[in-house]
Parts: sequence; C-alpha cells; structure tokens
Amino acid sequence: MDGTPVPRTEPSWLHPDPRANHLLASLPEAEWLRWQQQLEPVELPLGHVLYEPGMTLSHAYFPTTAIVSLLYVMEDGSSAEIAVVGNEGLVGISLFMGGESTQSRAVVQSAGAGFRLRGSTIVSELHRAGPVMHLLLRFTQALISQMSQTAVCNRHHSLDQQLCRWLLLSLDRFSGNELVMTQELIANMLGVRREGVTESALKLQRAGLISYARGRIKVLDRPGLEQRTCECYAVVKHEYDRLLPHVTAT
Amino acid sequence: MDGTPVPRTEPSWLHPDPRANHLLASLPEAEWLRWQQQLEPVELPLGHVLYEPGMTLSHAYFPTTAIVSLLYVMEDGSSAEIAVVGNEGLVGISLFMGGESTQSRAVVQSAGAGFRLRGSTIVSELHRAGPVMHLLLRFTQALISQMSQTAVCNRHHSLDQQLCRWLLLSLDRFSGNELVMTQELIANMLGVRREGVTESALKLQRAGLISYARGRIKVLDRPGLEQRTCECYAVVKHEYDRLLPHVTAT
DNA sequence: ATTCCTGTGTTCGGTACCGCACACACAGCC
DNA sequence: GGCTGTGTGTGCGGTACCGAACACAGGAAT
Repeated sequence: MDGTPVPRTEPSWLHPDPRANHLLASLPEAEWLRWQQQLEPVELPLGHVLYEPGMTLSHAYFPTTAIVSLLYVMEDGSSAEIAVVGNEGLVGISLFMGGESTQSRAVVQSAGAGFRLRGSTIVSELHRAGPVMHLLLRFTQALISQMSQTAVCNRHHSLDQQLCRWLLLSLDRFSGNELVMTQELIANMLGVRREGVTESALKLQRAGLISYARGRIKVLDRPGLEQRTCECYAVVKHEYDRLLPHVTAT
Repeated sequence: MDGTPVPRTEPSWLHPDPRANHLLASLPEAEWLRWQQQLEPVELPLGHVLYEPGMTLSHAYFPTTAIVSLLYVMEDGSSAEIAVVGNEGLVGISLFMGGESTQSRAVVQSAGAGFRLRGSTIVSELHRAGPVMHLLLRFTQALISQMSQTAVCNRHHSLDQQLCRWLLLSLDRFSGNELVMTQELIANMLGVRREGVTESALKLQRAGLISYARGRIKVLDRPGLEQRTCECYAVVKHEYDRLLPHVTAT
C-alpha cells in the first residue's frame, strides 16, 4: 500500500486510500491534485450493478478492494463474463471511449469499496491529451487483451483450465487468498453449469490446490493453479504488466 | 457507395477512392486534407499478414475492398478469430491506444485493397483531441463490442449459428454476395474443425440459403441467414451503427 | 432437536463437437 | 485420356459438457 494513509474514525476497510487503486496511484501529481477533491467514496456490496446494458453512464468507478465483473447476459438468461476489473483499473471505459453505454452489465463480484468520478471530469481530462489520456487508453488496451483472451479461452480450453484462470485473475485483483464466491456464481461468470464447476473444483480440491467450503474458497497452492491453467492467464497478466507498469501487484 | 468515384487509368479495384473506407469518409474536411497526401495505397492479397503478435506496428491500415481478420493463434497452433475489420474501420488500434502491439495477428481474409498511414501521423492526430480522436475511439469501442460478442458467442452458440454470424459479418464488410473462402479457412477463423464447417455449410446449402463450390460461397438468401443466426450478429451490427453513424453500409 | 434453506456432490442419458481416416469430385496440367 | 492436388463429403469412436433430477450436509432460525 503506497500513498499517505491517514487515520480515520470510520472503518478503514470501507474507504481506504484512493491510491489503493493502481490507476489513481499512477496519476502524475498535478492530475492527482485535480482529481482528489472530486473522488467520491462508494461502497460496492456483492451483486450491486454498476450499470446495465444500454444505460447511460454517469460515473466511472475505481475499485480499491472490490472486484467487478463485466458480464454479458443473453436473451435466454444465460450469461458470460467478458472481463474482470479490480483495483488495477476502472469500470466505465465507454464514458470516454464514446457511446456512453455498453452491451454488457457491470456487477460487483466481490464486495468491497471504491471511488467514483463524474463522467464529465474524465472526459475533460481526456481532452487535455496528456498523461491521463495515455493512462486511460493503455488500460483500455489491457482490457481489450483480456476480452480477446476470454474469447479464445471460451473456444478452446477445458472448464478445469478456465476455472484456474478465473481464480488466478480474481486473486490478482484481491489481497488475500480467500475468495467469497459460490460455485453457482462462478458458473454464471464462466457461462457453464454449476455442476461443472463443482466437478472441476473437486479436482482442484483433491489435488490440494484449494479448499472449498460453502461459498468460501481458500487458495492453498497458487503455483499449482498456475501450472494447471491454460496459457491465457499468463498472456493477460503479461499484457497488463507491460501496459500498466505501475500496476504490477502480486 | 458514397465519395466521389473518379475514373482512373490504373485498375480501379486496386486503389479505389480512399473514401470507400468509411472512417476516412467521415473525416471532417480539415483532417481529410491533412491526411490525404499521407495515405499510401496498399494491395492486400489473401493471407497477407499485417502484423504478428508482439510486433511493433509502423502503420495503421484502412481497408477499402479487403477484409482483415484479427486472429489469435495459440501455442498448439489452433486459432480463433477475435474480430473482423473491413471498409468500416481500421487495423492497428494499438498504435494509438498505447503499447504499439497486440497479442493477435492480423491476416487478410479476403483479398482487396486499402490504404495505410504512418503510426506517428495517427498519434499526433490523436493529440489534437479533436473529432478524429473521437472517431478513432468510437471505432475502438465498436471493435470492443465485437470482441465481447465473440467471447459470448464462442461460449454459448452452436456452430450453425456461428457460421451464419460469420457469413453475415463478412458480407457486411464486402460489396457483393459472393465470398472467396474455403471451409478450411473458415474453420480456422471460427476455431473449429473443417468437417464441422462442412456439415453446417451443408445444412445451409440444403436450406437454399447459400451455394458452395470449391472455395466460392454465394449467398442466396440473406434474410434466411439472419433468421438462423444468434442474437450476436444483430447486437454487433446495432452497436456499429450506433457508434459509427456515417458507416452505415448495407 | 427439528426444520428450512442454501450450497455442494452424484448420477444418468443426450448431444455437439473432436480427432482420425478415408472416399470422392472437380480443376489444371501433362 | 490419366495424373495430381486441393477442396469437400462421410463415417467412425471418444469426450466434454449439458439438462434434469436428486441426495446430502452445514448453518441459521425456531
């Protein structure tokens, strides 16, 4: 944790330092000062929907301890995760990309906190065509690579591998080794049956990589997961590290 | 076709009006004049690789009659298409998004012509933070929606539906109703077996929607294809129309 | 303790696609 | 004509996942 932690009276896990978000942390001093007063702390409870498909966005969200899924929900109700955003990024790129809306839904996958910023602030910042623009665009590029890899992974890899990838991606966006997440929810994210997740999770459990108990996953052997997953995880991770050097957590 | 078709001595199919590319066509007058002299006509033969994963890009490509696939090739050689770009867009967004390279490969899927522009020109244009920036970003947003939808489609829809989607997407980026494309190549794009494509194509043929003969697909009943495909096609098409109103071809 | 509910484990038949092998069909070339 | 190569059709067994049904287990409420 970098930045300047100031003691507060309110619980610190609720609104920690904005700079726990790596994008905010890597803002140059001048921009940081401009933004600081405008950042609005928000609580992001599990399942909370930041935006729905087609909805005009008003704010961009910078998670600090929360994890947000970009989910696509089909006409028949089945769904698939397009990408995950945690403290390494921001939710709501369509604000500055143009169009002001997406086809996807943004749902809080792991409860936590974050900050938000009015869309107009971001847009005007983009127009300065300075370092913030480059930061935002590089993050978008990283997000694109995650989406591409999701497409590829959905096509070619086994559920076992995808579950590992998903756990690792979530873990990277989360401090600690325990995720609060039912198999049912994971199945929604991956766009598969719950039973499939059960089976894959059992394999991982028997191999001693994780321990699973009623919605709490504890990761016991991270290297083991990395060994079982497909190349997709590493590709995405490298791309994030390359494009957002400040962000290198983990 | 908009723009101003001028008779030429050279074969017109080779280097038609740059403004056959809809992005170029929707440039404001001032920007168009700046770019015009810098646009370099290029021939894009079938199978030509515009860039490889990790390669630093020098130019952005604006197809006019060609279609380019953004393809991801895995370690084991299998592949999957991430998105298609034709005369509605440009190839090489990573030039201005930052990072200057992608994890994917850009391959000419249907031979034709196009124009290219030095990367530095695009970047400096972006820094003006004017209408061109918005145009480029809106196109990127449209491309993102295509990628997302590919991910979803790969997860949930049958090969039959995906083949229809693929044909329609290609058709939208192509004038005429005949594609030159072997089943083998389509299989590569969709990331499936060639035999699978054969079977699906047969169904379409028996239904009288297409006719297939040694690498030439003639589309006989476009509405029929639209009826058979999944929602993905319409979603992507609407998003392109919404974000790039000038581009509305077909 | 009993009940209820949520979350997890298990089974079974079905299907869509895979990998492989091979047969055929058309085109160009000699 | 016969040859060759490329593109397309077909038939196999195998497997990964689906849909549905159900059994069970832990925690919370009563």
